Amino acid sequence: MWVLVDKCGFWWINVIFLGWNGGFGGKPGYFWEGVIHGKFGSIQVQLKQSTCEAVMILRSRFLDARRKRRNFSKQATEVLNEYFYSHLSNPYPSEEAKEELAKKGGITVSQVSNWFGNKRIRYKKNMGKFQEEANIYAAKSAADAAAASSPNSASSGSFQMPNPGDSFLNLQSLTSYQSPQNVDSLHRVLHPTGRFQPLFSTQRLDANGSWQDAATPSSITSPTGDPGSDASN
DNA sequence: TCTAATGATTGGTG
DNA sequence: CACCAATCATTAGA
Repeated sequence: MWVLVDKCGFWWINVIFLGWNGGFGGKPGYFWEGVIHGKFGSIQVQLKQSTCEAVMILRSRFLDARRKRRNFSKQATEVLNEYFYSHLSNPYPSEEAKEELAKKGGITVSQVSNWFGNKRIRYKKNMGKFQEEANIYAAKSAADAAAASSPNSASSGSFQMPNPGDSFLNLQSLTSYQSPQNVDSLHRVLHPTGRFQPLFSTQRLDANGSWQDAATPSSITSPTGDPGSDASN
């Protein structure tokens, strides 16, 4: 008798054909062993292989989480977006920040990482599409900050780019720029790190290269235009 | 039912 | 190992 464990985790136990002495007149079973082995050996192997294959397929199917994707809760996306847009110049949450976000949103840390990975890519790829969202969350966090500190500081109400020379393209696609409150959001474009985050132009963070634009200026000149055409699917 | 949005996975890079 | 880019598979909205 032998036992082996294959890659499916199955225990293939073979006790059937070995050392069977009973039955036919008390003769040793060697003869029948040979016959049966010869007849069914290959079938046995085939069966085993196909079964194993099926198991592997099923396993991969059920273990593939993409097949049971759930959208995050409102709360989760809210929290994540808030962080993302209030750290637009450097949207790379630390491990602790990730844990914090995960806790607040009721998701796992790796889900937070996934989300930020996706968000960075997709934001960079098509900033125009996210302007409205950006304004909303930037305004929100700006309002929060204002409420937290001094209510009547800042917020002149005038629309001015922090560094006009730097922003070589600022959106004719102002479609989403509707309300005065949103002006507050513009105050956030100057990040404490001193790195310029043009809310309405392409990324120009050169310095250390990780969060800089991929989109060429021409690609976002048209409000509805979708240069890359998303290309997925 | 088609399509856009979106969370997760994969493969490649440094 | 974290990140990016592409892609997959599902969900939600038209």
